[in-house]
Amino acid sequence: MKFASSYEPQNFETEIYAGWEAAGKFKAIIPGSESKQKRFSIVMPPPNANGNLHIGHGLTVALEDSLIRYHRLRGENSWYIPGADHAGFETWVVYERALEAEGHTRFEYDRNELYARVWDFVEQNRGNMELQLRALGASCSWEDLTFTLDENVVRRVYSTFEKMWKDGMIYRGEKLVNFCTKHQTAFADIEVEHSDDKGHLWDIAYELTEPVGDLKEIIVSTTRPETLFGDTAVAVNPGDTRYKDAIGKTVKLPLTKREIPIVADEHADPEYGTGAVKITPAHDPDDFEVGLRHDLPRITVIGFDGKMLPEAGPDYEGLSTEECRAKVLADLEAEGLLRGEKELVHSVSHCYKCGTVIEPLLKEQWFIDTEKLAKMAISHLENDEIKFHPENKKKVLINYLKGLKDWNISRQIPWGIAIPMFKKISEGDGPEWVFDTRTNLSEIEIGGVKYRRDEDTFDTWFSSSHWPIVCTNWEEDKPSDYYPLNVMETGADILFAWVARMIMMGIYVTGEVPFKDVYLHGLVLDAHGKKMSKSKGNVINPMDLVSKYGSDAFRLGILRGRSAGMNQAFSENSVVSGQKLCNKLWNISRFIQGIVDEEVSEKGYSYANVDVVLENEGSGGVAGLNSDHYGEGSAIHSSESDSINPEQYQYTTNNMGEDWICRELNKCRDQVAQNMAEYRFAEAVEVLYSTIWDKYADWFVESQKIYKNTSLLKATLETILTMFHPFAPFVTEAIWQNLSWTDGMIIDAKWPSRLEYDEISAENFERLKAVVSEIRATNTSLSVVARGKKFGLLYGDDILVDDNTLLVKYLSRVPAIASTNGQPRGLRLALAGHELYLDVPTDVVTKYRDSLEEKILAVGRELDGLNARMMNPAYVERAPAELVKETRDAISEKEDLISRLKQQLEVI
RNA sequence: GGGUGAUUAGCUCAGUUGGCUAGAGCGUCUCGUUUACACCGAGAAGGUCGGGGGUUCGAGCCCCUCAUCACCCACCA
Repeated sequence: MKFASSYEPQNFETEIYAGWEAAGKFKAIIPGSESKQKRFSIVMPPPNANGNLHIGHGLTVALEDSLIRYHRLRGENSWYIPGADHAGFETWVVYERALEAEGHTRFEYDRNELYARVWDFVEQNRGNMELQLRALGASCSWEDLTFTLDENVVRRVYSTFEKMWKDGMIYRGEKLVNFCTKHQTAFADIEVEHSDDKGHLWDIAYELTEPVGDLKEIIVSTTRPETLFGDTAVAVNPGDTRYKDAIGKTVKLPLTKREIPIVADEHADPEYGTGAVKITPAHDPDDFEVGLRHDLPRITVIGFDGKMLPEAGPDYEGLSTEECRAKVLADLEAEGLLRGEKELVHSVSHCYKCGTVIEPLLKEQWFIDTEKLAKMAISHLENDEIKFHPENKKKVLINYLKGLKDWNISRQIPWGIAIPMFKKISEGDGPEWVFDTRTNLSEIEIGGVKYRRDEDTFDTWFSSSHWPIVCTNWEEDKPSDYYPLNVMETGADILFAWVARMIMMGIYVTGEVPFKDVYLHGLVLDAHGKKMSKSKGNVINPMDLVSKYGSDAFRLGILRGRSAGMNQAFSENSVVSGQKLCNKLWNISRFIQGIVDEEVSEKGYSYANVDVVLENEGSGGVAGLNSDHYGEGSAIHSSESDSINPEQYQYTTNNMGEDWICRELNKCRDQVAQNMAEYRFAEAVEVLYSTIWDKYADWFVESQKIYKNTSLLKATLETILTMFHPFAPFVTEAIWQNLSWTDGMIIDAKWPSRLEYDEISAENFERLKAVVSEIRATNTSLSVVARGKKFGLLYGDDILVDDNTLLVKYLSRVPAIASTNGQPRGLRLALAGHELYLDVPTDVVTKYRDSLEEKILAVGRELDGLNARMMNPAYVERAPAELVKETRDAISEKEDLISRLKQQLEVI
């Protein structure tokens, strides 16, 4: 036997994975003639090519790989497409830091050079992430790995961009963008982090050019006095009587004496402060809107470097915003125009990477008009073309799409896909901007007119919104058989950023939604339910857990207790529990292999259980016979093929326990299948856990120590290994390859068939279990009064026990078992429908009196509850008849039990 | 301000269309060398299912309400 005697995943996981990969087990068969129903496709949300996997990736792989392996077992053409993300901004930040560490800056190189340098940088680091995916067991088709900067991705992105350009959905606009002055790039609204910061609110007096009645000045409040140089109006609410007559007049802007108008706009809230607000269209998103409504000029006073521009005046030019603010306040104070200061807490935008306060700045950018895209997406969503898990996310998404703003797709980062737009730089006839894919050139010439490429790159979400399209190799003239994907599995946190955009883009490009199901997982929180973050130091590295407990244990652990869309704490205990289950399965398998080996080496020898077989005769109507020959009444079965598994197991069931385990494995199989269909991963694992441990190991394998049935042991073990394989791929494969009678690899096994069994016999075993449990429990509680002693079992008129004495004796661990021969004695067990006694001396029974009384009381309480229910006429009348009958039966059973227990008390 | 979710055992969580005594893992306690497994076996303790109200024969589940926590979106001059 080559089976290692202990379960040590570290010894085989790498080798097992290499075996799968070498044998080409992850490749999908491109169907061609196959129908779409028989395929299953899923893409991996591409991890950062430059980084390491974090715990969220661990969860992603556990979920996706379980799915793909399950569907592979179901006989579907399964394609799990891996990816790697150039992660534009993320990687850029890391690279720029490395550059700075070497004493260089980005400004020393031109864009093309920088791009090439980052490419090399990423190449160097790229292997880590892929090794880690392998360690997690991801059975993805490596040869189909898509990198977000691959030629086909760029080609597809350009083609979509061109289509949008022609459709008039792309425009160049000067808008306020969220600009990080440290990273020198703009962000999308969703990429900006908001936090409540302490700040100040200053009241500043703006003098009216001409007094209006008693009104000589208007006081405005601001948190950003340094922007006043960019003010182009003061707004008041049209309904505000205080300023009614001032509307249309002008005020003198402090420190500059420039005159700006007073406009009426709903934006001004009469309840807030003085009801008047300064308008700075170039530096505030709301003011920008006000500016549009009143056709106000936009004066930019802060530069992209965060320093004041000449527009702020010679005294302030070149100051940082903070310095400028201090000087403005001091100067206003000196002029007596500063009228108040108070502290307040307000929400401030920050760069999610460096925390720098985001400066809203005017910038010419490429925008996508999202109106049409959002509308189409909403209609497909409302048409229920995509099923969401959890369901409520669909509503959340539609809500988001309804309020979607235009999408700024320009980024000022060299690391990314160049925007294929060129601006006219020479005289001649030609449009101001032309679309051209020759982005390797910075200048091109068309019809004698020179154009220069826009230096910006695309927002990564623009390219990754094409993910399902590019990964499945979808083309206009040749749509992919794997598109739309069966499932999109990703984090709920990128529902808006990614999922929404994939849906819009998928529909826009292909006319079809990009996936049929969306499964969104929540965040993996630390053990105390807190978000993991480097600054808190509570980050858990999945690779540490894999090396400590094994990959299977990690996968089982992270799936346990997790449901769609929920942020949930990570508990290492669950990983421990997964490891224990793998260990259990390992040992079950070793034990069964031992029995098989024994049979082979001692051929002809029939396990000395001939006498057992005789004793077992007639139990549950199934005669027990060993495998050499079948007598009448022995049930010969083959597993029933329900079209998945063409091969059938040949086995017989010779006793109740065997029928019972077949029934339980069928149940397990159906429940796992249903849970997988509903994406209830944790419950699928739960069912397998209790089936393998509580049923298979604790009852079936134990009972096989008395009656051995190698054909059934083999069939059931294979069934279990196969069902468990999607969740614990390594250990099931290792066992499979260690077993002497199995061929090939479990990765391409077939989902198990139903096992045939005898229902009455299976039900009898359930009763036997109850008997054995009661014997064990009573003996244990007796040991309190009788110091660790165990008592024998006596059975009276009890067919079930009479027919299975050896099994009952072994399972219940009683030292002896015998018939009462019509002479009851000892302690009667509290089991309705059975006449069983523990052979306990009278003095011990007497000492046990208290426990007995307690038991009577407990049963009495249950009986009271049941009786109360029956006393309610409405219950009898309205509850289903079946339920009422059950209650009635339970009552008579409990009454019977109580009377017997009371009899016993009287005897004492 | 708008939205979403959560609140069940000491901890982390299940509990599907309302229906027998509300479950699991880990932890705790008692006992235990039995043909695999001490990463084990047997048994046990531990819950007024966040509070209140309602619907129903029957509510952890449905409805209303309050409380607490978390997250998302918008806004905050």
